[in-house]
Amino acid sequence: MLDERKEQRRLAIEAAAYDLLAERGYAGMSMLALAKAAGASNETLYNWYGDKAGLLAAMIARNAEEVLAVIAAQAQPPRMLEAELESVGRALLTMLLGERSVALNRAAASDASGELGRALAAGGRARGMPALEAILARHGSAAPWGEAETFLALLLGDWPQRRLIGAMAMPDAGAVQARLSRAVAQFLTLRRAGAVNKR
Amino acid sequence: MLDERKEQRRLAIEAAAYDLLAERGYAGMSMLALAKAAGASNETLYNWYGDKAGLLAAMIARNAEEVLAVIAAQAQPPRMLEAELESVGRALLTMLLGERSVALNRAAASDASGELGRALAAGGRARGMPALEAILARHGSAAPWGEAETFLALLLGDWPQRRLIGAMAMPDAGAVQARLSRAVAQFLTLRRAGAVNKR
DNA sequence: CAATAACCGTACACCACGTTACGGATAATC
DNA sequence: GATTATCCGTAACGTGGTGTACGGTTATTG
Repeated sequence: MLDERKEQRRLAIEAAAYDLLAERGYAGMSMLALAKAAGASNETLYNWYGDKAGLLAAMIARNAEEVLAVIAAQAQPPRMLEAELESVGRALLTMLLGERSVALNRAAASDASGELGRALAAGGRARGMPALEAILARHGSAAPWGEAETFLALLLGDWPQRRLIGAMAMPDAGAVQARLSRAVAQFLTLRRAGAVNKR
Repeated sequence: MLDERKEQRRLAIEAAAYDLLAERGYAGMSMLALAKAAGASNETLYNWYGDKAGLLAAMIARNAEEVLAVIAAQAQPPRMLEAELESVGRALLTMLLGERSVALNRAAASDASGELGRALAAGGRARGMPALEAILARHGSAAPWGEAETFLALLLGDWPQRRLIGAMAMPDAGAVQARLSRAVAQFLTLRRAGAVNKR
């Protein structure tokens, strides 16, 4: 199969996998059911991805790339820090709380081996934090790591965890905007007070 | 079986369940394996708990009671808000990030039906927030809900989520202390600046 | 002490999944 | 066009889980 057509097939397979994860959870998403839903075969899935965890790991890697690309697209100097944080913050809220990220995180929580959790950490936080730190450093931060930590805490709060355990639906645009505005305002207040340089 | 001895048996069963959850995950914790580990029988487990999800729901309810009891024990007026937040914050960090809470949250994330997630939300946030709001109201807060939200966000950050996906071990006492001190200091800074009354 | 209730250890019926294998069909390469 | 590689749909295998049932044992109650 030509590379481009194979890539399209992969995207279709992974899209079907997200649907099944959302509907049945990690344990309930069988490779046979996925093959049927994607119009592929067992042999192809195992040939391309190795095993079930390998499929999820591939999805996690692709999702991490997409999240980083969206963050990078929103980090557009020169702009006021407030405007930049609003853009980046909205993108983070939308993607980290979205159905795909939640499905992947739930799969990681279901995986007793820890393999998926490590993959998520490697692709997510380990690469997202430096991107956010770079923005803050560009705006004069002497302790970008601490500032990034604080901003993310104020921005996300317990929403990711509540999404993960299925106790909360994706917040609507109004709730997102309210959360974003408050987080940015609170962060800037702490920053002006010199309260986020601690490590 | 006498009520007291039965209660001891339940505690032993649930302790064994926590061990198996930590080792094998929700899907891998079979009722048969649990019966063996606890020295009980399948029939007894199904008789007392109804089904597998019923067992977890019972564990979630008990854990929520224990968390609330610990929080209540730390809320001791009259004291300075800072000292009270330090006590309550340390208790929250210790219990919400502990092995048992994490095991229950992972089980909820693995449960496609959403039943366990709802149970966690009902016992955790739905009762823990009012307790924290009461403390803040007692210290003169005009918007205790917003203050409680902000304090929890600063206190916990993304630690619960990272614990949930298995990407992080339980933080040691030093890390907990550092996080706690920073969160209380930042929260009081925001409070003085009037930056946490927004809703 | 006898009768009753509850628990235990095991078996059972049913169901499902992860992964491999196979014959036939299709696509790609030479 | 022939050859080779890959994919598909299905079958098969090994393993294991959920929840119920049963005979024997133990605990509780009258």
